[in-house]
Amino acid sequence: MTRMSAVDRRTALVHAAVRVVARDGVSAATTRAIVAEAGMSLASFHYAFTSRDELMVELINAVVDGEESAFTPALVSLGGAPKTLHDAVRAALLDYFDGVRADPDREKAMFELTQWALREPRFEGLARRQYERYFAVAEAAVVTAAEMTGCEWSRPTAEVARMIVMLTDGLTIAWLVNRDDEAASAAIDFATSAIAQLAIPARTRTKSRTRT
Amino acid sequence: MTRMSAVDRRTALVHAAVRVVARDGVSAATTRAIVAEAGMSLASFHYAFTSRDELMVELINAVVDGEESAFTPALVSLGGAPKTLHDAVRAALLDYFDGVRADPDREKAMFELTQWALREPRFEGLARRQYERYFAVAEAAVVTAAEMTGCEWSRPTAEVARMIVMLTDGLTIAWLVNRDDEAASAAIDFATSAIAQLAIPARTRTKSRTRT
DNA sequence: GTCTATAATGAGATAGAC
DNA sequence: GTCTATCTCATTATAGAC
Repeated sequence: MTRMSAVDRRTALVHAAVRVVARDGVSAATTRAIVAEAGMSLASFHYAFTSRDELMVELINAVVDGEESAFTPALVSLGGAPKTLHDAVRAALLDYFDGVRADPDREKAMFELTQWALREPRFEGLARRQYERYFAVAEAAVVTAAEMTGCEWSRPTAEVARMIVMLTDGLTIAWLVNRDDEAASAAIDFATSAIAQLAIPARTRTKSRTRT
Repeated sequence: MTRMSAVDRRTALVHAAVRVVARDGVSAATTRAIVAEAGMSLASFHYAFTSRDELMVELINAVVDGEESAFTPALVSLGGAPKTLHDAVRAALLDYFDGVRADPDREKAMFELTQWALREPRFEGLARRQYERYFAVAEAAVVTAAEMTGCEWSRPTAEVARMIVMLTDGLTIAWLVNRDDEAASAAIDFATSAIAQLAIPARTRTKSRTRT
C-alpha cells in the first residue's frame, strides 16, 4: 500500500531487526519476525534485500556505527573538576555498567552478534570491525581521561583501551549470567585500580616539572 | 541393529552433540546433525531423549562437569620452585591461554552455550551453574598459588577467582575475534600484574614474622 | 512497487512395522 | 529396541497477479 523508497525500506527493516535481535536473540531474528516487527510483508523483505545474510551484514554495521562512546559522558559530567585519573576511570566504568544494567538485552545481543559473525568465515571481518570500534571508543575515553586529569599513560593508549574492553567484556558477561551487583561492584573497583596503575600519576609530573 | 542401553545411547548422543557444537556451533547442532555424528537414526534420538532441549541440558552439564582446572597444571609443573606469586599467576594464565589457542572452537562453543542458556529463562540456571564452576576452578587455582608461594590474598579468594574469570573471558573473546597474539600477550601481562596486586607479598610476611 | 500464494528445504517429533 | 516413513511446522526465497 504505502510506497517507500528501497533505501528507506532497508533502514526500516534494519531497525526492526535490531529490535528483534535485542529482544529475542539472533536465532529468533527470522525474516518473518523482522517483517512482522516492521509491519511489512515477507515479499517486501526480499524486494529490499536479496537475502537474510545481506541484512545481517547491514545490521551489524548499523549497531557498530551507532556505538556511541559509553564512557565519555561520565567524563564530561565530571566537568571542570577533573580530580584524579583513578576517579575518572571509575566514573567511566560505572557509567558503562549503568548502561549495561539499563539495557541488558542489548548487551546480550552484541555478544550474540559477535559470535554469529565469528561462526561464518565469510562474516569474520564484521566481528573484527565490531571490536575495532569498541577499541576506538575506549581509546577516545582513555585519551580524554588523561587530558582531563593531566596524567600520562605508561602504555600506548591503544593498549590501555584494549585492556578496558577486556575488563568490560568480562564484567558484562559475568553480570549477565548471575546478575550479582555486589560482585560487579567489586569487579569495577578492581578494574579501576588495574587501569589506573597504567598511568603516571599527575603529582609525579608536577614534582619534577622539567622533563627531558 | 546394535543394541545399546538407553543410558549408553544418551551419553553417546551427548558426546556427539558436544563435537557438533564445537565444530559447527549451537545453531547447527540439530537433532539430525547429532544423530549423523553419532551414527544413529533419528528415531533413536527420541528414544533416548524426549526432546532436543533435554539433550541440551545434559550437554551443558557434561561440558561443565568436564571442565577440568585449566590453571593448576601450570602451577603443578612449576614443581618445587614456587618463585613469586606473580610468576605463578603468569604461568597459570599462560597455560590457560595455551588451552584457548589449542582449541579455539571449544571456547567459542562455551560462550555460545552460555548465551543460548541465557536466552531461555528456563535454562538460565544452567548458565549460572556453568559460571559457578568456572569460579570454583579459578578459586582452587588461587588457593594453590598462594600456598605454593607462601603469600596471602588481600581479598577473599572467591573474589580473586571472579576477577580471574573476568579477565580470561575478556582475553578470550578479544583473541577469538582478532587472533592477535601480541595483544593477548600484553593482556596477560596486564592481568598478571593486576591479580598479583591483590596479594600480600611473601617478603612482607617474612619481615614481620609475628602477625596479630 | 507491493501484495498473495507457494515453492523448496529443513527442522523436531511421532507412528507403526519388525 | 530399532528402524523407515511420515507428520507438522517454520524457514528462506520466488513467482506472478495487480
